[in-house]
Order: sequence, then C-alpha cells, then structure tokens
Amino acid sequence: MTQSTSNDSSLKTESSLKIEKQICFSLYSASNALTRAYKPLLQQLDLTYLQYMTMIVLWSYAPVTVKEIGHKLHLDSGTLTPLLKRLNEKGLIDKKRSESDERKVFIHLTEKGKKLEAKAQAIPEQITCKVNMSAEQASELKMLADLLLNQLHKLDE
Amino acid sequence: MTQSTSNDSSLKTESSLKIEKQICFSLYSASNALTRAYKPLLQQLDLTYLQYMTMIVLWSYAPVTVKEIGHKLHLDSGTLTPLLKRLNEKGLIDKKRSESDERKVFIHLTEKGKKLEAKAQAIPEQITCKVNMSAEQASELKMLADLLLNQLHKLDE
DNA sequence: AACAATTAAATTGTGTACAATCTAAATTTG
DNA sequence: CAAATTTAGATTGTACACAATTTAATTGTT
Repeated sequence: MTQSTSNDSSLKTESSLKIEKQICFSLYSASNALTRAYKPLLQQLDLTYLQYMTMIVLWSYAPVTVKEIGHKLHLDSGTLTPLLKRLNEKGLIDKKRSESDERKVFIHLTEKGKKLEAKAQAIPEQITCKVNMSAEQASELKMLADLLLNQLHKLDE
Repeated sequence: MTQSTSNDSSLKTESSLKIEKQICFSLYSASNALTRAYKPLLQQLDLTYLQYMTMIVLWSYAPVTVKEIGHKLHLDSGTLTPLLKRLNEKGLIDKKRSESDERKVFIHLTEKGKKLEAKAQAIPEQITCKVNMSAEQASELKMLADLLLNQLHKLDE
C-alpha cells in the first residue's frame, strides 16, 4: 500500500497545522481547566465563573449599565441578559431603567449582593494555592494574554 | 492615610480580588477572542473552532475512539457526542463500533474528511497574520499555558 | 418637525462545556 | 461462573458565547 507506509503528507501538517494548534489550543485548554478549578470554590457562593466575574465588576463599579459590564467582560447582551436574570433571581442585583435614557438599564447591587463580597475574599487565595505558579510566571502569562487580546482587538477597528 | 474610613474593604479587594481576576480573566478573554478570530477563517471550511480541533486530532490519529479524542482535547462525551454527530452529518467522519470491545466507538475519516485537510493548511498562516506576536512571545505564552494546565491536572490525581 | 440612522437591551437559534445519570458491555471478585 | 464493579459512550439539563434579528428609545439630517 503506497499510502499506509508514506507519511509525507504530514510534512506540512507538522510544520503548521500541528504547531498552531498547540498555541491556541493550549490557551483554550488552560482557560477551560481554570474555570473547572474555580467551580468547587465558587459553589460556596452559589456562583458560576462568569457570574463571579460579573459580581467582581459590580462590586467595583455598580451601578453600571449592561453595556458597560459587557465592555469590561468583552461580552454582549446575548450572554449578559440571561446571566443577569439569574443573578436577579438569586437576589443579588436589581435592574433599573435609566430616567435620562430609557434604553439603558442600570444594574444595582442588593444588600445581599453587597454582602457576598466579603465571602468572596477567600477565593483568590484558594485559587492561588491550586495554581502552583510563581508570581513572575503568573504575571508573565497575564501580560502575554493581554498582549494577544489587544492584538486581536486592533483588528476590529 | 489616604484611605477612606468608609470603605476599609477596598484594601483587600485591591490586593486580591482584583488582581486574581486579571490573570484568570485575561486568559479567559484571550481564549474567547482567539476563538472569535478563527471564526471567519473556519467558515470557509464550514467548521467551528472545536470541530476544527477535532478534525486536527483525526487528521493525525484516525481511526481513534471517542475516549482518545476526549483525552487529547480534555473533553468528555457530553461535549463530544453531539459534536461528532454534527461532523458525521457533514459527511466528514464515520462511526464504527469496535469488534473486540463493543463499548468502544472508532471514529474514521471519510474521503471528504481527509480531503478537507488540504484546505485547512491555509488556516495556521492566516491566524498567525492576525495575531501579530513574535514567535518568542507565542511560544512563551504556550509554555506558560501548558504549565498552568499541568498544575491544574495534578490536582485531579 | 419628519424621518432615517443609530443605539441599548432583549430575543432566537446554534454550538459548546460539563455535571449527573443511564445503558450496555467488559472485567474483576467472591 | 455469577454478582459486583468498572468502563465507554449516550443522554439530560444548566449555563455560557455569539451571530442575527427585534423592539424601543434617542440622535442626526434635512
């Protein structure tokens, strides 16, 4: 069989298809794994990873519009509307339409939502223990991921 | 000194909740942005990012079991079963139950599936153009993402 | 003022991720 | 060798992501 013994078709595969897979896929897998690692910690707060992220934005900036949350998290209303509905059902946030511009919806923290911040203080340290990387490696990883993100955002202009 | 007496929680927030958010969130955002960047390129192949990834595994290793694909992509049958069903409907793969062990399902490439590899050769170069990073930065990013992934996998043992 | 264009959020539909459960087949044990 | 256990894959249900469309409010232009 000519084909079964020959693997020259993989020459190009090895020099491009496989290598590029590694970089993008490494990022993809690491991101999934990180979300998985957060899950058991966040169950104590009854939050998913994205809900936790949204609460972090709210703890710093509430009241903010859906648009502003989306800008900070790089997400659109298709993702945020149902997510905010769930946070509202949990009693963590309130929605109020802006009076000056009725298109805008401001997201406010409820007392329960504000109180949750104290409980969330434990999370960062717990995840740092799980991720046994040096501070230098972690900040280098962050820097490179941000660089990549910025490069990709430039394309949208 | 300059700290407000009204909000002493800001100290802890700034030193942990905010910073840890950055690292994990940078990774998360970069990964999402990368998937978005692939989308227009992969539309030429009528594949999503994960379908493309699965095809890359198959181009190298088919026929392989669902389990083996899952191991390489760090995904389980809950994700892969419906995905493979779609690749099957597109005529790219066939499923064949193993004769020696009827629990196992081997995924084979169809002729159409094999032919798609040639068309996919253009993708890596196109994405490299979009991601304007140096080779050093890219490989450093990959290395750190792999390190993180390995650290997190150690916890599962 | 009239109306086209833009904007904010919601909605719809497709495709991941993943926990939990189920079925059937293979393996291990008593 | 039969019962208990394990394993491979499929199924079910929840929650993202995101494109495309819709609705309603605001802004821009003439």
